[in-house]
Amino acid sequence: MLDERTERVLWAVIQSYIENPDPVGSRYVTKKYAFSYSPATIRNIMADLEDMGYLKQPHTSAGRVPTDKGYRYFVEHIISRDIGYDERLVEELERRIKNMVEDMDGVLNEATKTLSTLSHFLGLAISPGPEGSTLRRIELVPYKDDRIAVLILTDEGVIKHKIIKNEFSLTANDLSSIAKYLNREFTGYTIKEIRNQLVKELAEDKNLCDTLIERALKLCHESLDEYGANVFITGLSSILDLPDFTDIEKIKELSKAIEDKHKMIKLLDRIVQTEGVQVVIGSENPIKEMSAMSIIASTYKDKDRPAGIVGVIGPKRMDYKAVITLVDTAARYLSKIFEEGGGK
Amino acid sequence: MLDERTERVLWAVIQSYIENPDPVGSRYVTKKYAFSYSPATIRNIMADLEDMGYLKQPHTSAGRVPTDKGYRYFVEHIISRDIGYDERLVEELERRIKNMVEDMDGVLNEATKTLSTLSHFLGLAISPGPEGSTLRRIELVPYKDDRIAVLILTDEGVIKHKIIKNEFSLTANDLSSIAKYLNREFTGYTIKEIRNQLVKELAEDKNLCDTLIERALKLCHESLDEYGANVFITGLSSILDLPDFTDIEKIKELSKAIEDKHKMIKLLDRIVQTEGVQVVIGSENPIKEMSAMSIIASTYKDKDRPAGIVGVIGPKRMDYKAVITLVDTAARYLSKIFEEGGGK
DNA sequence: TATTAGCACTCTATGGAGAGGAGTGCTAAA
DNA sequence: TTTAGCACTCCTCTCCATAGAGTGCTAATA
Repeated sequence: MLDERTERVLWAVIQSYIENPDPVGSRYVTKKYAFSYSPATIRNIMADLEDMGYLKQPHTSAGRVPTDKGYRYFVEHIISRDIGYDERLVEELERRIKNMVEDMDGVLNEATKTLSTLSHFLGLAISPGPEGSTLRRIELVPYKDDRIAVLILTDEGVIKHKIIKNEFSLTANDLSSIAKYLNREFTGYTIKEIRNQLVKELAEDKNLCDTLIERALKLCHESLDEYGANVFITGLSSILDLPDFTDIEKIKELSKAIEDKHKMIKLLDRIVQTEGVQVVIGSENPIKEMSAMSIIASTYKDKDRPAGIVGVIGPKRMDYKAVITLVDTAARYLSKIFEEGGGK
Repeated sequence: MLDERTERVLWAVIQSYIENPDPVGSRYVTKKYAFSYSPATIRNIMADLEDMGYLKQPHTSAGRVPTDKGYRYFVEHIISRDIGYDERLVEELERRIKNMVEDMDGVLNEATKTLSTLSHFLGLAISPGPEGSTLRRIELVPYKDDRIAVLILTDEGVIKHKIIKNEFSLTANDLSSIAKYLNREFTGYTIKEIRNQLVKELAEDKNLCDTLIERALKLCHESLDEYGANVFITGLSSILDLPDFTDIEKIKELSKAIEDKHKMIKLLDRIVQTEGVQVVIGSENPIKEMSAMSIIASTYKDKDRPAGIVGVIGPKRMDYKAVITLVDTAARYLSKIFEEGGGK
């Protein structure tokens, strides 16, 4: 643990570096943060901090810059003490989503935009995977020719529609019976359970003739196929205005990383394993292309079940306290919204 | 009009510049393109081309670079002669969308990805506005509490679902009657017609008591609300690899432009007024932030009606022939696909 | 013992000078 | 009409010197 004075110096360096991405010198620290010690003393302390790995010098005669470990120390303190509540975020969100009813994707999209606007970084949200949602109702509607429109409604407001081929030439009546059967059989189960069940039953019945039930199961199986989570990332242009992104290579890496949505989901699932705001600083990130960035993310709940993820991606040099507060507020707000049942 | 020799020189300069973004000198042109004239002669011709505004010099002692007018001259010749057919595009698209059924947005998304991959620029697609689609069927399904799930199916495969509040506490029976009424009344009309009709009827009936019909109309009106076109833009990271984007400011401008989807729709609607591939070169673009870019776009049809737009955005310095061919092929292919009725 | 003043040292950033080079325009000859 | 020759322009790169910021160390101080 650091003694209080050392900690204050670390804090001052980080604070200053966040405001302005120039290496911080000892003289500057004493003046700006009104230390009652001379620059020489501060220099000694900063040398200590460098030995311990909290700061480093870009080159011999430059000031100091925080390391990932330095940020980490700083962030631990914030998380254990200072998470507040961001009024503006809630107001802005209220305003934006007031006309949305049960449109979770729409709400999440607005949430990323708001997070991006308020943080000036990338706003990020992942919709709940369907696995945990509970089926409420499934509708089969004849479309045209040999097509069927399937509408899937879940308790959590996750909805999906899909058009599939009607390979068995089912009539409207057949469809209605099948829908009744499926609703009776599967309502109240989670998508995951249903999918498992389907695989099992289809395997067992493999050798039976084409009963209506088998067709129903196949239809259902096809409908639940490719029923994946959505990723929303907003704000690339605002992040480019930061002085941190003068290097084209960094921009390329970042834009590649966020274009690969699949990778993004995997990354965030890995990060957000436990409850509460999670902070990943620079090289703590398993994706090495993002080692210049930090991720602040949290899960939001949907009917008391951890559902999707919401967060902010920005440069390591960020106002962690503000962003953590922002993300925490967003996660809580979304949880509240979805608990009440959709938009408003 | 330019005489043949002059035209060949213009062609050579553009060709060379497209391969490599360095100003093109007279000596280089004679050697690389095996002209039977000396550099001095070529110099004279290039000076003429500069006087006419087809070429310009970045500075006195540099080679020449094509102007927008130069590209334009070049492009007119391509469009009137050389639009081919891009085999790879079609193969790639076939492969990607073979499992998509009636999912127009999915198809368009894959189309932009493919265009981006093959052109190395930004792939772009806009889904049809709903205005022209013909309603095929509308379904009302009770969801939970006071919510109703609405499923709208159109002839063109544009589908939408929405959850709306049930402000009138309608029962499942009411809903079924309402759906029947709406289907009887509106099937076969375009969304635009229906919307107009609704506005009219609702205005007329304003003073009547809440009949079921009025409720139906209101419900319908609410469902058609906010039923807009989607914009798909893919490939920012691949375009950043080009030597044209060493300037951060350009990247910022571009990323801002493509984030503003609303503006993008307006822009493209304006560009693509007539049939066939349209080419907008640099400053011909009304959005001045995009004056370093060219846009190649075309409409695709959906059941013989011009529907949405598909295209490529890249630097002015692009292989117009290849990209025009690519976009034209994509537009034709999409038209074919949608005519047949969805994915495959 | 902890702090501080002083100072030599290191490294970067900046800007100017000069060389090198690419390409032009012009002139005069073929 | 074409071309060779040449002077000229302007960019780019490198080198170098200088200024400035900030450090680490040493010795003095409270």
